[in-house]
Amino acid sequence: MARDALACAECPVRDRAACSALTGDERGELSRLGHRRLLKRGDTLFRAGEQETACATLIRGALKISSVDADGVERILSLVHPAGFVGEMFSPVSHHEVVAVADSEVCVFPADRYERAVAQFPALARALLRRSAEDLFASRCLINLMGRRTAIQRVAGFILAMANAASSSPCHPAARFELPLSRGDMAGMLGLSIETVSRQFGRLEKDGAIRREGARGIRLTNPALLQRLAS
Amino acid sequence: MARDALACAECPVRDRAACSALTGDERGELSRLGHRRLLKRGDTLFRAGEQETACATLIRGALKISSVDADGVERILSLVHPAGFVGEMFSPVSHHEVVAVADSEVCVFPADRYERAVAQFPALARALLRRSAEDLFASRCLINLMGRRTAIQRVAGFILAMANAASSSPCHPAARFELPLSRGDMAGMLGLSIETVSRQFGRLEKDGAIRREGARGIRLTNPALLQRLAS
DNA sequence: CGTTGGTTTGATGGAGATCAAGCCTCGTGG
DNA sequence: CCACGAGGCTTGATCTCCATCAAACCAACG
Repeated sequence: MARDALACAECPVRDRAACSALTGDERGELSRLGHRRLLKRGDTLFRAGEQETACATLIRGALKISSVDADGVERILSLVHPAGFVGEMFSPVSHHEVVAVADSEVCVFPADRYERAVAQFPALARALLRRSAEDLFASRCLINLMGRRTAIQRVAGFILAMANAASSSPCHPAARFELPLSRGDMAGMLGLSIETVSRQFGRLEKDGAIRREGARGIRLTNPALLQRLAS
Repeated sequence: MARDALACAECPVRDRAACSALTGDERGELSRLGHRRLLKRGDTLFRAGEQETACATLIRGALKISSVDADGVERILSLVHPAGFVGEMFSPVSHHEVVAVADSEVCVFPADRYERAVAQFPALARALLRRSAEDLFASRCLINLMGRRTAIQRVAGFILAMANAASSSPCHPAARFELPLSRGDMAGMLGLSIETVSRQFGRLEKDGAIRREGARGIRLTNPALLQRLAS
């Protein structure tokens, strides 16, 4: 666990994260409340049930937000991409696990202090509101993806979503990218079994929609077909 | 469609909705930007794809937020209870349908004007942020409810959630309440077929967990069992 | 009345979970 | 350097749960 003073100057998300809404001075003030932390793939940032809550902005890498039910099955509730914000500011205890799915770097703040900053800087509140609306939208897309759809639709839809997330231009998907998630994670996210996810990848490859390149690499050989299969 | 000037004075959610964070004067100013509207069960408040977006606070009744996919199947993404807020302020077009599932009353604002109000009144931004966090949490609970669970778990979990929502005390469920949704709506929400939902209700009644009283009424005869079945 | 929309119940088939092996791909240590 | 495991991934066989089709039922309402 590496900790550092914040160095906003060369932060890769300095003009996309919530804090980008602040002036230089305000940002400096905010930066003194938190610290940076490096996470290796698999490291836990927040644990469900923790008393002292915190929140964080993701600088690089990727996080998953998940809950584990009684019988130990993990359900992924959300993926967080760089510039994303995690943490439950208004809740005394945290409800979900937040774990790095890739080597990552985050900017961590104690919840109470961040809350005070939100009260102090209206622009920060508005930026978070906007981000929160996006999260809510993403969350609803996931609900859409999971409910009453066949396995092939879910997997195809998921691959498209990841391709869009991987691409720089928001609208057109990347032709070639690395999946941040393991098969098990994808299964947990889509509400399928690992085997079914694997079989759908096989089928998509056989149908010529994608090509698997290594364990994690995906090439979209026929995005239109993929789109159609996601229906 | 009935329209009225806003009358905050005797509004039933005047101290729970987002606008409750405002002072009397501020609230008066905000109220001049919007108007009230009555909705009958089944009336549409916002339609997906509408150009001029608006947002609204629910005063009484219940709304559903849903999307309809290509083949006409409706997926319910969220239920909105009184004091809840709906609308996509930051998006040029609305993505989802918002429909009343019970006779309702709302306070409607044009999105651009409301956005200006948010910028003008920092307290409003913070209140919305809090509400948005709650929505996000509810949305994630729904994801949890839908993913990789059996039909009986989903229905039992849903009934418990509705019982909690119907109860005044947030923690303990109401023993007797009316479901706001039809079987079809529940099916759309849980990702099941109408028939399966009906069968699960039948099974829960046979097992002694609930009793159906009329088409919509539910009595929890054995909440512990229900809890266990929801696992 | 008949009609209409929601609900229940039954019978059947199929999609996907589960169980069970094999199979790559690393990383570790002999 | 190769052997050896340990995870993660793939593939196959079987079985279960739920969607689908179909029909009866019920209440509200014109």
